[in-house]
Amino acid sequence: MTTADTTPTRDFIRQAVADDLESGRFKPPVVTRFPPEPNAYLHIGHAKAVGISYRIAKEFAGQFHLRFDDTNPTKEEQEYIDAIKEDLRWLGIDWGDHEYHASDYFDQLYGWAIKLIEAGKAYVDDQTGDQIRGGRGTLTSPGTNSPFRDRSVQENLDLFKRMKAGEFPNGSHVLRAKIDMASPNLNMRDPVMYRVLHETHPRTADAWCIYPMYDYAHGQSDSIESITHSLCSMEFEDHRPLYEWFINELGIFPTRQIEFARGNITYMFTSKRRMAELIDKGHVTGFDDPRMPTLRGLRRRGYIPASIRRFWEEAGVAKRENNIEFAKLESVLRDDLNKTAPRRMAVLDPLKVVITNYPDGQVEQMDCINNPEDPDAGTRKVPFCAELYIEREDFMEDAPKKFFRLAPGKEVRLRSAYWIKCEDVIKDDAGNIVELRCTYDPQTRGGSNPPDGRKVKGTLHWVSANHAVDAQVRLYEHLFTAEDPTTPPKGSDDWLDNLNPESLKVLDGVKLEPSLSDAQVDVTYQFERMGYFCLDSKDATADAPVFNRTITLKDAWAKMQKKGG
RNA sequence: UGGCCCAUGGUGUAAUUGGUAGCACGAGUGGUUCUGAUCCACUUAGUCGGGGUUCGAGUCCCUGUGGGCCAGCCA
Repeated sequence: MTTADTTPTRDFIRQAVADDLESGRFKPPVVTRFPPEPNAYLHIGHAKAVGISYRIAKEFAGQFHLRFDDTNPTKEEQEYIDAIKEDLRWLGIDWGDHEYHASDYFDQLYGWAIKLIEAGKAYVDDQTGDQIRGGRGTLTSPGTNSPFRDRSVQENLDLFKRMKAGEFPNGSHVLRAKIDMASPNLNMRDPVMYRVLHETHPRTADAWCIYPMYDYAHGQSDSIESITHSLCSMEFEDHRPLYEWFINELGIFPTRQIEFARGNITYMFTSKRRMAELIDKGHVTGFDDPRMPTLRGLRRRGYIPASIRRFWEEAGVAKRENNIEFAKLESVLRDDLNKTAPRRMAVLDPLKVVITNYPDGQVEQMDCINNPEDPDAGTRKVPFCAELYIEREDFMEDAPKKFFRLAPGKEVRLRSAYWIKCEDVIKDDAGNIVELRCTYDPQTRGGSNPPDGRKVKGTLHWVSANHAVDAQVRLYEHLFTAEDPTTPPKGSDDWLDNLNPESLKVLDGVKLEPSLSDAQVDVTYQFERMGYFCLDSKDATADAPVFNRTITLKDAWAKMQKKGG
């Protein structure tokens, strides 16, 4: 479909996978996985991570697994498991029947822990959290051994079994790997493997009261599933030695972990904590607010999944810190939408136009092209009569020479309809323009050029006043005015001072062409000359349609005006 | 007085693994157009500094500088 689809670039990960196949380090199939923790909604950053693993599995004719990393029941809920699956399906990710849960492996993990205890590689520590922290040392100084480090295997076995049996309260005991308290890598300073958590788990309910830590669960889960390449973000680089330590000590399938940099995007953020703050303080309506960086938010906003996928594919993968311009996302979105979005006409800020020489009471059904980029999209009928609405900004009383739209005495084309000429401007007592009187040229039906060779520069969209459907339209812009929203502006210590007060503008009394009353959720339309819009999946009703602006069209005229001052 | 990772136009990312620095976005100019959209053409601008190895270095080595990550019983 796109260049990126047919000729994937050989980034360092794909290169490594190819090398591993060639060297025989791994036999096919290549197996990858996406391991979300079910404690939050997926956001655009997750789309990068899934995309990488998913596509690599596809490109190497391998397998892709979805695995929920559900090892901490204090934070995880079934609601998120369901939401994550829904969002992934929307994104176009198909994991077949390869859905797994770290909790599926609790028995196996427990067995391996016993094995490590028996091998003298793990011990039960009775210290408090503070004591353990204190013993860990600092970045620049080594830690000290726990006083419980040299317990006998028998005693460790007994204690660990009693931990599992529920004899101890939360925080009283942990199982630790016996590695090296002086390691320069803090992850190797006797990391905690299990903690006591008397908590109901969304899947295992009350079967367990001890739960494995990420470091003890992740590598082994990968190994159990024969994941060949476990792709994760850079912050896990320091964990790789520990990941490999467990795999080596256990002598199990040696998954290779490879780290890549997360993708940052200007004007966006992905922290769950910050999302919650925005919701709590009422700056957005929820995790699915169309301004949110969540997949649900983007979906409700009208983003299409193909664009999100392609955006990340074109952005590429590397290990360095990055900050991708939001404009890149917009460019991909616009490109996809331009090719696929059905065109419609809607007048956001209506100005009444009366065509004085058009037969009274006559209605014509004009043929309008649904998508000039796609002949198969066909045409539709749009009613035309003597009373219309045009966009208020498409008329100027004192128009500069570069203004191609309507002005007193000037002629323009109404898209797919007729050419009209402005003959008169009607104002109210306050001097506001309330109506335009125009004449039309019957020889320009369908918008075609008249036989006399007259030229016209502007083409306007319009809606029949007698047939229009009223709607609310929500205009969205960046939620933040700063490229890096999380850094407070100068002189402030609150990142919320970066909020864009204009991120949402609500327009009521918008006039839609009648066909839009059949608008479908999850279809993004182009309102010609105005941008891309979609029906709001939450607030729209049959009687009161609500549309969200996904993104504007590029606007050379606005740019020119801005430059001209 | 730690460890690990990273450094290519404004942004993101390539470079046949030591052999012509390319692509995309952005920005700019012109053309086309029944969307001031799309499309087309052209222009713009880069290997962090200093050494070294080599016939040849973005690529290898040393060093400096800059940036990121790590001290949860989170993932």
